[in-house]
Amino acid sequence: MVLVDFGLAGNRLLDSLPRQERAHLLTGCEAVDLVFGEVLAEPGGRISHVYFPLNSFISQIANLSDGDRLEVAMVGSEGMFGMPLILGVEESPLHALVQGAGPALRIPAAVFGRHLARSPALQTLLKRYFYVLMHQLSRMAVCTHFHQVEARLARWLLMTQDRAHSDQLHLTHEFLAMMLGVRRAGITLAAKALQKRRLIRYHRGDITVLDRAGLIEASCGCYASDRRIYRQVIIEGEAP
Amino acid sequence: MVLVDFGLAGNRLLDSLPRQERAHLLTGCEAVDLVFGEVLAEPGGRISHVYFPLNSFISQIANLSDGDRLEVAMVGSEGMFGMPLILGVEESPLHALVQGAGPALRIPAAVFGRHLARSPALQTLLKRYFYVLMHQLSRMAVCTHFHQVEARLARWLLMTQDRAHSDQLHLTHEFLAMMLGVRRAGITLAAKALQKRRLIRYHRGDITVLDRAGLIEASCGCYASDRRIYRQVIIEGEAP
DNA sequence: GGCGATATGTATCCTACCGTACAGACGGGG
DNA sequence: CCCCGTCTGTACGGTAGGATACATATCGCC
Repeated sequence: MVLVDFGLAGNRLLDSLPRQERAHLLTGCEAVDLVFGEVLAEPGGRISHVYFPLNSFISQIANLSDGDRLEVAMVGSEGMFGMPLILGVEESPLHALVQGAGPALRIPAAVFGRHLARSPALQTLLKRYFYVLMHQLSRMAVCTHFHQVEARLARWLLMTQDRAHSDQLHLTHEFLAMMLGVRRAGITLAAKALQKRRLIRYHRGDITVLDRAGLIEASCGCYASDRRIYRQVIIEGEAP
Repeated sequence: MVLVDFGLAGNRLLDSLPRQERAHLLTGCEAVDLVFGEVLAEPGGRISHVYFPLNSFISQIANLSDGDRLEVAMVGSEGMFGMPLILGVEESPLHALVQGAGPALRIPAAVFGRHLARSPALQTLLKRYFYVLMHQLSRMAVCTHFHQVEARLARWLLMTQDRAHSDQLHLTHEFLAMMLGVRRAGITLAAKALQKRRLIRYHRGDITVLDRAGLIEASCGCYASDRRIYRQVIIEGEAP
């Protein structure tokens, strides 16, 4: 991948920065390819780099000591991994797993810290993004509790599709079950239902989104809600 | 209530500040009595004041448009209400409801902003507290999904007891049902079970915690986990 | 001391999902 | 082309909790 020092970077946050600030931050960045299954942080572990995914994406998973786990946040080209650094904490509270392989930009934590300290625009932007994350986290708590597997699966597929920038996803039922905190068999049922409604098609780990609008219809309102908040705070909030 | 400009304020965050900084911040504060049921913020509404509860406490509730709601965070004398201001956002993502009446200190959002800008110690402390909140929010998502009503109720009572600084709580089953996102009858069953185990006693809205250790035993690990994180980050992290 | 409001106990049927188990289907490597 | 690992379909009993309904208990008030 070639790094272009002017123009857009392909990450929504970076691209929201004033051109000069973006260019400056990019000088500290390194292009990497994230590979599926790579662990970027363990809960309680140190955050060594900040990542700005381009076509890749990262799942953030909360692990309970008894083995219960649940994906609570997803980071793609709309976001950034390493938010605790904004708070002056170098530790990740969550498990961070590369879930969609692809390119990303990364920058060492210390370098990032220096950029952050000197760029009010970056501070403002990332604080806004933090607000969005808070919003999404609390919504996730409610959604996971009240909504049914089929709707949650639909939501999850939409979120993933957005971040993968592709209609083709590579995910087994087993994996989806882990993300949503349900049985594998539960995913099979829900996925079959979505397939029967011709919203998706899948075959041994390859899922194709056929009808995006229909999938939104089948999902709980949480998908639309998350997007609305992001839009309001990050995009429309750019120049308030 | 008399405001003492030196010595401890009775709020864990304020009391973690260097003496001078605390005294300075307190000059902008006003002592108020929060009354049960008072709404300090609506989702999407403006945050007019920052609150530091003393013996009072505040529930933060996520509301979905379809009526589903769930308490996702609780603020007592260990915390502060108005965190989005740290992020430069003057809007509350959650419904904030006074759930335990009692004294609190409050400070207008604008005044708070000025103090914050001038006090690195305050910034550091509140950013750490933010980290704790993030941690607790993600834990809440997992807990709510996986753990049973009885354990969640036990956890909730413990959290409330800590913040009320009292063994006597005033809560109806109806109210608890709303907080935990379950039916009122579900709370009746769980509460009866806890009472039969002699961990609590209750009577028409008055709940007494009889056996704190037993209640911890009956709760899911999430109670202990939340406290551990708070201790690590806020208390031990004071002078890292 | 009776009345109405509020709080709690209990019952019934219902649904979504769990735990487990196993069988079939597919695909890649030998 | 066959075998084995992986992925998916399906089944079965079990359970937590939902929706609804109604009965009972207790308090404060008149």
